[in-house]
Amino acid sequence: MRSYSEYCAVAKSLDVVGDRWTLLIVRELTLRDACRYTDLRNGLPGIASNLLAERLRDLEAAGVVAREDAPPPVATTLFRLTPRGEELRPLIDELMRWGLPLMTEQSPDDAVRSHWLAGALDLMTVDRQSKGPPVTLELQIGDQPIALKLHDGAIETGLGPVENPDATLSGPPRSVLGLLLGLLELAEAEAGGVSYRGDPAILDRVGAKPMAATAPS
Amino acid sequence: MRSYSEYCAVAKSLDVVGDRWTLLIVRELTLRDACRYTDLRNGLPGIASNLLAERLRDLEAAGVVAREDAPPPVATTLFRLTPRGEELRPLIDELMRWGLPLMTEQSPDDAVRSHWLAGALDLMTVDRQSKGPPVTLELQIGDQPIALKLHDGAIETGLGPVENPDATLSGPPRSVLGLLLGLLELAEAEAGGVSYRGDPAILDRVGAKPMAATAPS
DNA sequence: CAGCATCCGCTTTGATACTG
DNA sequence: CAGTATCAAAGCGGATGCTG
Repeated sequence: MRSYSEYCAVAKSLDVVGDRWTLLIVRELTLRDACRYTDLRNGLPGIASNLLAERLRDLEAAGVVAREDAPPPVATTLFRLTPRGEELRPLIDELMRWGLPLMTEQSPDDAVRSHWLAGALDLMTVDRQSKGPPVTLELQIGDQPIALKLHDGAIETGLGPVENPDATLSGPPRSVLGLLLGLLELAEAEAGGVSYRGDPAILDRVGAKPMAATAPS
Repeated sequence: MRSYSEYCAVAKSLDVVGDRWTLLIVRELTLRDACRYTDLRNGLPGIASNLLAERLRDLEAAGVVAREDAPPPVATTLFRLTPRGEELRPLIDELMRWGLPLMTEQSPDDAVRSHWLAGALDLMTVDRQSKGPPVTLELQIGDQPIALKLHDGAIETGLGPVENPDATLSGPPRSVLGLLLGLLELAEAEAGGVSYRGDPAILDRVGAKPMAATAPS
C-alpha cells in the first residue's frame, strides 16, 4: 500500500497493517497460532493466492510474521507471528469487540469458520454461575464443533469434538450466537432453527461478559 | 469496499472501517471532535476530495458519523462521531500504541500535525513526579504549539499557545518525541536539533506511561 | 470559500491458470 | 504444498470545475 506519509502513529500502523486482507491474516495467526499457507487460504475464503503470498512477504519484511520450516515429520513451511506481531492481538480483540454487534446481520453468502466464532465467544462470554459445577457444551456451527468448558466463572473455548458433552447446540450461527449472548430466549432461538439438547439451566449460565470500564483517557 | 463475506466479527468491522482513509477520518474526529469538511482535508493531507466525500457518506450510512448543521454564526456543515462511532476510540488508541515504535522513522515527506502528536503524548506519557508542583511545557512542533500541563502525576495535553510556559521545547518531531519518551538524553536530543529552554528538572518529570498489564485473555 | 462531482491515468485487487 | 503468471475490473490520486 502506498504510505500515508503522515508523521502520526495511527497512520504508521496503517502503513503496515492497513492493506486489504492484512489484518485478517493477522487474525488467523492470532486465533490459530502457526499456520501453513494452505491453512491460511482456508481461513481466508476469497483471497487471491498471489495476494496472500504478497501480504505474507510484506508482513515478514515488516517484522510481524516469521516463516519457519516445520519439524521433520511434516516438512512444510509454517507462518507465525513474531513478538511484535503478537502485540497486534489487542487490536484484533478491539476489532472483534466492535464488530460483534454487526454479527446480527448474516448474509447468505457469508463464509463461516468455527475458529472465528470461538475467538469471539472467548472474548465476550462468561460463566455467570461462578460456583457451579464444571460442565461442557458442544456447539455445532461452522466447519467443526466448538467446545465450551464452563468452570469457576470462566468459559474456556476450544475447537474439536467433546466426548460426552453435557449439552449440544446447533443451528444457524446467527441464532446460536444470539442465544449464547442472551439476545434471544431459547424458544425464540428454536423458532429460528436452533436445536438444543441438554439441561436448559446450562444455557442460562452462559452470558455476555460485562463491559470493561472505559479506559482512562 | 467489497465485503469480505465472512461471518466473523473482525471481518464485519473491516467491512465498515477497513477502507483506505476511513480509520484516519475516524482518527481526526476522535482527536478533534466535530470537524468541517475543510478541517478534515487539512488533517488528511493527500486525500482526494472525492474520496473524502465518499467515505463520509459511507460512514454516515454505517451509523458511525453524523452530519449536523452548525449553529447560526458560522453556518457550515459539521461532521461528528455518533455514539457508535465513539466506540471506535479504543481501536484508534490501539493503533496509536502499536504505531508509536514506528515513529522513530520519520520520512522527509511525512506531514506533521500537532494534534496527531498531542493525541499520542496524551496516551503515552505521565508525570513521573506525582507530588510535584503543576508546571506547563510548550512544544513547538507541527502546525501549532502543544501545551503539556503536568500536575498530580498526570499530563494534560492541549493545542494552542500557553501563556508563560515554564519551559519550551522545539526541534524535529522525531527528536522531541524521543526526548519526551525517555529514549534520548537532553544532550543527544540537542545534538539532533532540539532546543530546550527551561529547568531540565521539568523534562525529567515527563516519561513514558508504564505498559498496562496484558488484558486477561 | 465550503462542499462536493467529474474525468482520466495509474495502481491494486480478484479470478483463474499454471509450476517446482 | 506453496507459491508465480496473467489479465480484466475495481479502486485510488490528482487535477479541474461546478454550485450555493
